[in-house]
Amino acid sequence: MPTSTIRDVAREAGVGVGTVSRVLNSHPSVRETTRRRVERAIAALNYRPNPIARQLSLGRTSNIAVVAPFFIRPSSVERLRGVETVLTERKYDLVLYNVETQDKRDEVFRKFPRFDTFDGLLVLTLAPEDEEVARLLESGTPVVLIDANHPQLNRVLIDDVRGGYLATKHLIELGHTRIAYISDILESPFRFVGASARRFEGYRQALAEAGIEYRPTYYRHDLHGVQEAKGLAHELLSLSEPPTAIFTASDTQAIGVLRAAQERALSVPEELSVIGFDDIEVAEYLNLTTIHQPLFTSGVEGAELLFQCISEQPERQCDVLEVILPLRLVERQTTGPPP
Amino acid sequence: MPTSTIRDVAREAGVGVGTVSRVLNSHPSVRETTRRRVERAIAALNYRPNPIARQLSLGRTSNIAVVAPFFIRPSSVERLRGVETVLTERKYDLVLYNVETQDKRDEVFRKFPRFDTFDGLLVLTLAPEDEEVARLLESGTPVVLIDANHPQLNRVLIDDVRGGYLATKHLIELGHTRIAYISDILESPFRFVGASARRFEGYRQALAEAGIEYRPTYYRHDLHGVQEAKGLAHELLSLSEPPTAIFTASDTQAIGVLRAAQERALSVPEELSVIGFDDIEVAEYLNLTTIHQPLFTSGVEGAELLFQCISEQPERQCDVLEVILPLRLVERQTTGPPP
DNA sequence: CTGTTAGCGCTTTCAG
DNA sequence: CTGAAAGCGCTAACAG
Repeated sequence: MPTSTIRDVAREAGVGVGTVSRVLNSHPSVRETTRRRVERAIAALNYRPNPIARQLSLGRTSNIAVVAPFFIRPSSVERLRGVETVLTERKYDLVLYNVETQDKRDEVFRKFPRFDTFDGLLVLTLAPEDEEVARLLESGTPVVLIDANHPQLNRVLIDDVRGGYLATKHLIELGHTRIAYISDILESPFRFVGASARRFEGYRQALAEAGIEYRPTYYRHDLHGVQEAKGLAHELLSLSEPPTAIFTASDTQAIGVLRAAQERALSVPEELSVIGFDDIEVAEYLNLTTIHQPLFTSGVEGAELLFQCISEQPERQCDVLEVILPLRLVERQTTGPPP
Repeated sequence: MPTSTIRDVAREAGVGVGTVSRVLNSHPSVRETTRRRVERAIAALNYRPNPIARQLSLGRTSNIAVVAPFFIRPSSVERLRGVETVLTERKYDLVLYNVETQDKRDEVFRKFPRFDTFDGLLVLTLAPEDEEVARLLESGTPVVLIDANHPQLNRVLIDDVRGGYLATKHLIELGHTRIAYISDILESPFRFVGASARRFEGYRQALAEAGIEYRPTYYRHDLHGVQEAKGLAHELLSLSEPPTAIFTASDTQAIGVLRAAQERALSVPEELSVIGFDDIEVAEYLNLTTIHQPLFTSGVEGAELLFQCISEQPERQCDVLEVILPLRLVERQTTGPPP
């Protein structure tokens, strides 16, 4: 069945294409009777407007591009879901770019300065380089970063330093002094925002404040992942003076620590306290104490912010906005006083 | 900066737009020197072709729509990742439609018969109704179902009956006879494919084969979710003659059962065996025995199948294909002999 | 090899 | 109120 066009409808209804277009866009100035006639023709031909043609003509697409590194990560998925909620509500489509390699990352950022395909761009957990930002800015496309930072771009963030501080403080208050920190690699090839590095800073602040000396041996890092974190935990627990508590830069890594403890038959929290970061869904199932960050909300806020920019006058650059989301300690059952 | 068009480039290079188009599409018949000239003009103007215009002209979009119910579910995410891998490799974009309500579901299927925006459609875990299928078929758009079934549509599936059988058989071989089954609601409002129902069938087959009588009390269902499954498990474990083993229709639900056991201080697998279904990532962390299904692979196969259809002659309807993926028991540490 | 031209399907002046 | 016509930016067929 050859899909019909606006011209077919016009012919069928005995009107001009302009009129059909007007009823399609519910333009007020169409006589009721003509409107009816057109509507009947539309129904008869089972006509649907071609969005691509419309986009070309309008210069708008109703598409938002979302680039997410490792969207498989539970935290990214939660954020995405927040984004999706808002886009759906606004009748926008979500075009997803997953980034798992440096190549893909570069390709994506190279692609974006050409922006006819999208009305806006949302970037999760990935900070573009200055040069890329320059091109983005120049292209005039609305951009919002979620969980990533750049002074010239709108962004929604959390206070990672404070998060690290909160987690460590919690352990200190329980009486721990031998507190380790496991993170992913601070300087990742993807130019991640370095959340782990900032959480590390909070960790050190809390330590310093309590007069506990920082021990470099207690700080370990590796690629992000359960296995890797498990390995690091084993290293720590094999030390002659092992930590009594471990703070990890993410819940996923905390799971690795929990597994290591299990493998060594160490009971948690009696013999080892573990605190994560993020509060992803499994954290609850595992009774993991963690720092909760509003993941879903970050997606919602980011998308809202983006639409705010989109609706601004195209001329007036909308001011660069920064939204900081609140953090909260969620005490479950993996932390307790030291043995 | 007013984005430049192909005409600007043509003028700058002193050639016709046709020639520019040809170098853009690396058409062989362009003299090396002209090509160079055009390329210089492109660079000078920092020109990028407008994909929308290209799409309109070509009648192709390089977009694939993916509709996924609850893409938050770990199993959907894994599948999506498989899909994404293939699309990226083929330089297609992925437009994601999340479906969490009946309304959204209907809207999405209503939207799709108009298919200029996408070159193909991938549907996860959602079986369209006959009427919807008819419209889809009529529109001539290539469609592939993943983890869903419809006789007239291409699909990649697993043998759920066999999966249910395998899980139950495993428990029986361990010596269990009091085996319960927890599933989500068989007739969901989303017209899910009823995987749980088929797994239930396998469960009953295995029971029958072993001469174990089916007890209706041992079959419980509720909405899909950890909390719900936990509730059902508590019900089962409160019976005067509680089951010694529980098979759940998904790993997520098995997590709920595990939590219930934990709350009752029942040790697993000594006092209670638990087996799930899917083998999502956390299953490993939880040492959950489960039926592994190739989630990532299902996405890959589905996408490949879709491209196969797309590349067929548009005229010749490609034959309806069914791909059945293999299942495998993964024995970890939540199943053992009955007490 | 390369310019020119006619669309792709829709929106939007601009007359009437 | 409504029809005709001029694009949106690109591709492809057709002459040279």
